[in-house]
Amino acid sequence: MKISTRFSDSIHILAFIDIYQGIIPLTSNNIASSIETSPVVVRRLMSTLNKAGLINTTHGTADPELAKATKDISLYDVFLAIEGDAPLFAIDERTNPQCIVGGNIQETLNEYYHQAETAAKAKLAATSLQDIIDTIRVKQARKEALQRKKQS
Amino acid sequence: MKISTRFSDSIHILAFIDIYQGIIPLTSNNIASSIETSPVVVRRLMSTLNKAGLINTTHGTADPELAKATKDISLYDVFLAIEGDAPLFAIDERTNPQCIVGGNIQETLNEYYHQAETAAKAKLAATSLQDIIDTIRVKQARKEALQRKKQS
DNA sequence: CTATTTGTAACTTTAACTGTTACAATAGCT
DNA sequence: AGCTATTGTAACAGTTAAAGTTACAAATAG
Repeated sequence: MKISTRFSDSIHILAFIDIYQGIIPLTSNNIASSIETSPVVVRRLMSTLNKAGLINTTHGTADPELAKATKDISLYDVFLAIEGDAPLFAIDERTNPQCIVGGNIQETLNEYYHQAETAAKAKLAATSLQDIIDTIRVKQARKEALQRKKQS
Repeated sequence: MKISTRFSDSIHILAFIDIYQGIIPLTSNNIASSIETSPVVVRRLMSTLNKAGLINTTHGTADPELAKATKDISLYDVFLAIEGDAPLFAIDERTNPQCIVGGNIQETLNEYYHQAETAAKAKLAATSLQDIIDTIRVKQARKEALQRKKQS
């Protein structure tokens, strides 16, 4: 059950690259301090995103770039890159094949779980990195407006 | 971390109760041998299902009963009983609030993840224990038919 | 050619789930 | 009443996957 924070952290990295490119150097160190994790963890994830064709990195130099436009990268693309075909619901692979239930429940649950997973993945596929960035910017603008109010 | 099969095992228990009631004694031991786990694990799950009002158990005696008709128990009812509001996608709770991305990504992902989770949960809600049992029985009948063929 | 950075391997730590042991509490039977 | 089987739970041990750490080779840029 439960998808690891790698998925969330990967979206974080992609949004960070888009928002901070040209503003600060996009080193694994700088990205790591935004996620509050270690640079190695960031490099691991970026390496995976690179191999999946979502970003372009260069060995030895900072400043990775998004390989596609933000509107053309969906959350499902990121999910696939990081988690592959990992299921959202875990099937117990060790049930008694002699039993009517134990012998058929795995295949059965697999069918229904697959339907639920597909529904969730469709939503992820319908959400782009641009949507995420837009939402982040709206929330940030709201925060800043509120803070200006307090100060006056 | 380690993925949980409690949800699947709980559906297994419910299906087992319905299919084997009156045929074999529904002890935690018998159920455990179908799931290939220990009786204590089964009792733990059954205790939770009991408290959630999905089954009725009696301390000291075997043969728990489903508290509702199989068509009136949905997979989402079971999920809620076992997992509560546990999210399917983990948000990294520790990101840098000073950063535009780190300070807004949690809320942002929460919104989009919630959409995906709701879509998945809707599918679970649309699937009843009766659907699961029907599918198990069809698969079992198919297996038995195939075996008869081999023998002749 | 030096400083910086990525990429990766190997290892440790941490968190959560699964399994085990133990035992009190309850029910049903004789 | 006493015996047996069973549930319900607590406490603990074992297992597994993720996250973090250390170390270092390989690549780039000045």
